[in-house]
Formats: sequence, structure tokens, C-alpha cells
Amino acid sequence: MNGNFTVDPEIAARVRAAAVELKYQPNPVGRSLALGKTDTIGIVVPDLANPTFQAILRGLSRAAAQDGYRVLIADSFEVSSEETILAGEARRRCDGLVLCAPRMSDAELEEIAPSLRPLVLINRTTAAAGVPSLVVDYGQGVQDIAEHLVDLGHTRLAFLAGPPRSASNNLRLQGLEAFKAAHPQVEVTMLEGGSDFDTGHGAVDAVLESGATGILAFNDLVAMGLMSGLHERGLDVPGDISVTGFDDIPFAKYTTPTLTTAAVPITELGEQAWHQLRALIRNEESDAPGSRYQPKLEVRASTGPAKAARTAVHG
Amino acid sequence: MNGNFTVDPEIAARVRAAAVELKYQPNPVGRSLALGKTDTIGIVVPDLANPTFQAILRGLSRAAAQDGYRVLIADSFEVSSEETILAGEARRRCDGLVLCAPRMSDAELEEIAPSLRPLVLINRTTAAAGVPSLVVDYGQGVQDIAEHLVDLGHTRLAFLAGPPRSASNNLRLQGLEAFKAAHPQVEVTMLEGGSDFDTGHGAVDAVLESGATGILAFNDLVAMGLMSGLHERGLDVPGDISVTGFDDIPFAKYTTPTLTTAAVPITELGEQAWHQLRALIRNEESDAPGSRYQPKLEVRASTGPAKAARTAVHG
DNA sequence: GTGAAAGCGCTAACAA
DNA sequence: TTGTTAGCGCTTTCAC
Repeated sequence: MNGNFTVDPEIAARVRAAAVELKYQPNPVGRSLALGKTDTIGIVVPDLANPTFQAILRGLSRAAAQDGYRVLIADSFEVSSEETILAGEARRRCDGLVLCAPRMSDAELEEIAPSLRPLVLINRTTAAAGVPSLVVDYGQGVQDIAEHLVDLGHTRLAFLAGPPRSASNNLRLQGLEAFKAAHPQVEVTMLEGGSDFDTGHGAVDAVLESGATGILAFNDLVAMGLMSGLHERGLDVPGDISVTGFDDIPFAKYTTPTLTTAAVPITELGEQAWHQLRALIRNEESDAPGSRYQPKLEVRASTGPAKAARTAVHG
Repeated sequence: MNGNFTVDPEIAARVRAAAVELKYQPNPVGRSLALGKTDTIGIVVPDLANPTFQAILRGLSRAAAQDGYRVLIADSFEVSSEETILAGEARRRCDGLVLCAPRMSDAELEEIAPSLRPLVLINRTTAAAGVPSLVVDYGQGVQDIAEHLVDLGHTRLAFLAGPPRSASNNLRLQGLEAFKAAHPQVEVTMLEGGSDFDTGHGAVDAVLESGATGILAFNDLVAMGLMSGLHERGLDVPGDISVTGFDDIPFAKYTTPTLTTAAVPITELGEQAWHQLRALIRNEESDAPGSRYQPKLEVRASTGPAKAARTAVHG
């Protein structure tokens, strides 16, 4: 048989030669059916246009490829009702599934999770058994950023929120609540938002109205859009207003001014997702039933002393 | 039978009810084997980290999903020898394949193309029959940019090249040759490069040495890296040096200064790739055996009058 | 209109 | 060691 074990080496070689001669290629579909495995994993993401999910996909794809696995992608386009269907279909075509920041409700997630196993979750947890989660501690990250702004003398902050259904946005909000409890003297305004450039760009008015001098944007994209909008209004960052992002996408190092943000090892997240999934597929004991990632504050040039503080110094 | 035709409607409904009750889900692998189709297409890209390929993937995935097809991705990590293998494996798992800017040689491409059909090529052509291509006219785009710089009074240009094996880089080089023939009085320096931020950022010295005042970067990323590097050196864009990109990625509108570039409808390219592939899979006559896309010059704030010209005006 | 059987291309277990 | 066979889960054809 075409493979590796007990055959006459001479005839095996002859068969192999004939195979290349006739360009014979085994059909993976038949093989999959017989073996009950496809050597393929699926990933479902809410929005393939989001750099975060792209990076996760990249890390996942690269790590899986090293073990001979391919990845099938499914984009739910932020439609949470689609997620369930896509996940089910993808799962039945694959040996395992990664659900990336699913927008569905906790109840729904818990209900379908068992039928999706082997399954690993990114930035979401579930009570369903045997489903590891990789989550970033956005709450801590946002607190670190807020502390940084307070250290610079800012007393009026504003948070430009992300998509309402996003679990990572909720974690940020929880972090801010903890921060407010610890710093009652600091004013924190909550602003509606989104996750892209245009959100930030369109939020200039709301930001100025808030009177805040330290702005925590939902992510780097929003921060970049905001900085661009402020720049168009003739405002100086960080002279007039300090702006922070989140994620530390590659672009953050190259904006003007360079962006203060909280770095998340996004690609590594995808890579780890594969390692967790691989353990499940192989039925190994997963050493960690999930992991928590701590964002790391990256102080760059978009944050500076609060205006009041600076005035005090000058006067 | 589980599907749609001639059965007693009453018993069909009962069966369907039982199916949801027992959570029965048909196995797509068995179905694929019996039907000889997988409802899946593959795409192989040289580098999933490249925003251009991400956008193509997105357009392809979205368009294919609308017709009920999924997409399997394969990243060759710029290793051209891997491409052949990945493409073959992906093709046998799928109903069709999109080869995105393959780095392999023309000869190799032509040799394997027939075995990969249905196949559509992006930013590459082949002599093999029945393989449509979608190509962007980078040559024309680069000429448009160069003309724009000359109109602004620049007489010394430099081109920051992309990856050597990239076909789109070769098209740009050809365009520049045509430009030089038409403008013998303009000096055009060729600089080694790459396709990412760091390439641009690291090219500052070479750019300054060239003495050029108008820089054509391989793409927007390189341009952004270059602008960032120039900024760090205290140079003003476009006051001292004009910089242009290529592609018009979303970020280009938000850099400071906003980036003059040539817009390519990248997502649409992915979408069209699906339409071409769909026609092949359905054995339809493809109305167009391939298409050519014209980049559109987007003049923004990173280009301005050449210094000499400006001085002349002032004096 | 309904049931039984063959076969998609492969692998694995079994006999020769 | 080698050849044969059953069966993965589905669809389709062909009798009933």
C-alpha cells in the first residue's frame, strides 16, 4: 500500500515511480472519509477586515501548517445568528474549530459548544466542559493605560467604546469600573464607538465636548482615526489632548505621533489556539485548560502631560 | 431522502422533525465523496501578513460565501518551492483554486496550471489554456504617479523597489522604463527594497543619498515607513521630499500627511476572482477570459512642489 | 411513492 | 509478505 510499512522495498519503489509517472495523486476526500479525519481545522471570525482577527488567523494558520493542518475560514460579518450555522458547518468539515470572539449569547454558546468540540475559544469563555479559552486581560490593560494618563496629570478621561456585543469591550468596561473605584477623583466619560478608523474620526466632536484631555480609544484603529480627526481640527496630540490605543498593531509604531497603546501578542494567540486544539484532537491532557494574556503598556509619543499640569509648570 | 423532491410531504416533515430532534447532521465528507464536489475553494498566497493579500482573501471569501462556498487558505510564506505542493494539495481538497501572485517561475506555473484547473490567477498570467488572470496594471499606475511628481516640478525621482520575485514589482519596473523613455530629462534612481514598513523605515539613508526629491515607494506600507523615518530625521513631507505609495490601503487616508497613492480595488479583485472561478466550475463561458485593472491616482498631502521649483517661486 | 443496492476513493483488517 | 474484502456516509439508480 502507498505509505510506509511492510512491503518489498523494490516493488514499493517501482509503484512509487509509476505513481509519479502517471501523476497519480491520492484523493484526500476518500481518505478523509475512510480515516474519519480531514487534517483541516476551521476558524470563525466576526470580521475578516479587522486586523486583530487577521493576525489571529495568521498565527493559527502558520502554527497549524507546521503540523500539516490546513485552515478553513468562515466570516460571520458580525451577524451573530450566522455564527451558529457557520460554526456547525465548518466543524463537520474539519477536525476541530476555533471560535474567535463569538458575538452570540452566553446561553447559545454554552448550548452549541459540546457539539462543536474539539473547540477552543478566543476572547470568550463558556461554562461548557472541555472547551479551553484564550483570553486577553483587556480589563487590566485598560487600567494600566488609565493609570499612565493619571500619572501624566490627566484628571478628565474619556473612553471611546467598541462594538456593544463585543466581549472584549465589556472587559474593558469592567476594568474602567475598577479604575473609577480606585480613583474617585478622576472623571471618566463613556462615549459610544465602534472598532474602525471612521469611528475614531467621527468621534472628534464628542471627544471635545467631553472636555477630557486623556482619551482611551477602544483600539489602535479608533485611536488613529481620532488623531487624524483632531489633527484636521488643528489640535495637537499630545499637546492639547493625549490619545491611547489598544492592541499595538504594527501601524502603531509609525503613526505621527507614535501611538501609546497596550500591546497584545495577537499572532501568538492564534498560535496558542492551535496548540490547545492540537492537544484536544490528539486527546492529550492539555497542560493548561486555557490561558490569560496580560497586555503590556507601550508608552510612545501620543501621550504627554495634561495641559493644566503643563500650564502650572510654565506659570 | 433528505433534500427536496418527490416524497410524501407528511412523512418528509416527520423525518425532518426527527432529524432536528436527534440533532442529526449530514456528514459533508461522505457527501463530497459521493458528489465529487466539496463546495470549497482554495487560495494560496505568498504572505498572509500582507494587507493586499488579506484584502483579496476577504473579497474572495465574502463573494464565495454568498454562493455557499467556503475557502481554504494556504500561505506559502514567500517560499516559491512550497507553492507547487500547497497548490496541489489544496486543489485536490477543493473544487477550484485561486493562485495569488505566485512567486514560482513562468515555466513551472505553466507546467502545473493544467492539473490545477479550475484555476484563476491574480497578478500573474500564464500561457496555459483555460486559466483566466486578473491583473492590476501596476506599470501604468507607476507612470501616473511619476507624471504627477514631474508636474509638481520634481526632476530627480527614486523608486523604492519591492520583493525581487514579485511579478507586480516587475510590472512597476517596466512602467518606469517606459516613463524614463518618455522623460529623458528626469533622473530616476532605483533602490533596493521590500514590501513592509521596516523596508521604508530603513531606506531613509539610501533615499537621502540619492538626492531625489520625489520618492515612489513600492506600496503604501513602505511609504509609511519611509515617512516615519524622514520625520524622525526632522525632514518635512512634502516640504523637503514628496512621498508616494501604491494600493491605497485604508490607512493611507489617515497618515500624517495623508498619502498620495494609486488606488487599486483590491477587495473587488478577490470578488472577481470568485466570479471567474465560479464560471469555470459551472462550466460556463466566462464572458471575459481575464481582466485588467487600472489603478487610479489619489493625490493627497504627501506630495507637493519640488523644493527647487518652490525656491524659484519665492525668489 | 418507496425500498434496496451499488459505488464515490480510500484504508484497515483479514485471509491466503 | 501479498491480495481480497468490508466499510467510512452519502447520493443515485433501479427495481419493487
